[in-house]
Amino acid sequence: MPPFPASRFRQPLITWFRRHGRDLPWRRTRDPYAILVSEFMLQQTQVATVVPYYEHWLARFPDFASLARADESAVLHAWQGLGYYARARNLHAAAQSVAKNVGGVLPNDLAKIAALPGIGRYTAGAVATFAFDQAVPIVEANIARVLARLTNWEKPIDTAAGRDHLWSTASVLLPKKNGRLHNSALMELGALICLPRRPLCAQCPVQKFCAAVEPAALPRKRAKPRQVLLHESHAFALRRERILLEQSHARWRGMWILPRLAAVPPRSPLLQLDFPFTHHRITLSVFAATRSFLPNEKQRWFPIAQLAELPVPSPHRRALEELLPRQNLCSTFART
DNA sequence: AAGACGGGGTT
DNA sequence: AACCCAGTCTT
Repeated sequence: MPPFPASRFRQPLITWFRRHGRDLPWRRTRDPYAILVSEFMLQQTQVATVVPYYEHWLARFPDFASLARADESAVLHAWQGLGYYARARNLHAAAQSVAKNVGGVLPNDLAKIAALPGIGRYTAGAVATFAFDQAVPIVEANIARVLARLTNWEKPIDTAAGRDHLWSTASVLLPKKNGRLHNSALMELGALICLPRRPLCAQCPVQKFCAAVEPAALPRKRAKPRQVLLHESHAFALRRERILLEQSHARWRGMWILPRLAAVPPRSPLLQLDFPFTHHRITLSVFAATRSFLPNEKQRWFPIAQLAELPVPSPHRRALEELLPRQNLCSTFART
């Protein structure tokens, strides 16, 4: 096989990107902190979901120092609703690590960036390329799709062999300069043209380089585990305009949820709601607390008015929004 | 290598 | 209802 004509591939890609690339907030800055925030938020989360969180976050925590000195509760609150809350804890810890550095600046060295908590191969490369314009490869969902099709890779991409193939392909395509422009363009091609279900091949600037036989069938992934059904019971305890919540030490570590019940009470729930969770489907039942309910050390009574300031995961927030208005209170509880 | 980890949007 | 998403970390 002849070597792939990387430079002839890149030229029309770049031209296309200059004309059609989106004006995204994190493309208007080269501030390493802002880029890092955007990359944490964009892990497994779509652009449209991230934009308002990103804007609010930068207003609330404008730099590494302000984030480093914030309380974890404030950090989780600003992340509330985005999911994968370990990202928020890791970003917080990364900011505290950076703030200890001389000058409080992010290192521009790939290995040092990758050593920060919550930063893997992709995010380290993304920060290096988008903040510092380094020519390093990056592979995320968009680029993975583009490269699997470009090379007609018909084996699963979410295996060691698949990942090796994608990262080495990304390296082959990489120019020696202008890493940011190249990587942005490749990613944008996946986001706007090389779509998951119905790729717009007729509009693709690099179609003549593409080896895909049936692009819509790529990339392939390993089979997912079947969905598991779970039931969880929680208490709704309201006393004198205060509600009993407990701080999670498990799934939503650090966030406040309705108190967990060890057993299902022998009465009908006030509310049931279903929410998907990874490959689980969880039915959350909320029961009125009986008079014998005794708070433990993880639990606290909160004034209803204070709820809006607490980090509460979405399923529990939905339960509260449903139950509190039923109590004939002037609830000031609202998503902020 | 496999599983855990959210939430919302799209098909 | 299944699939998708600017992935990372722990077993």
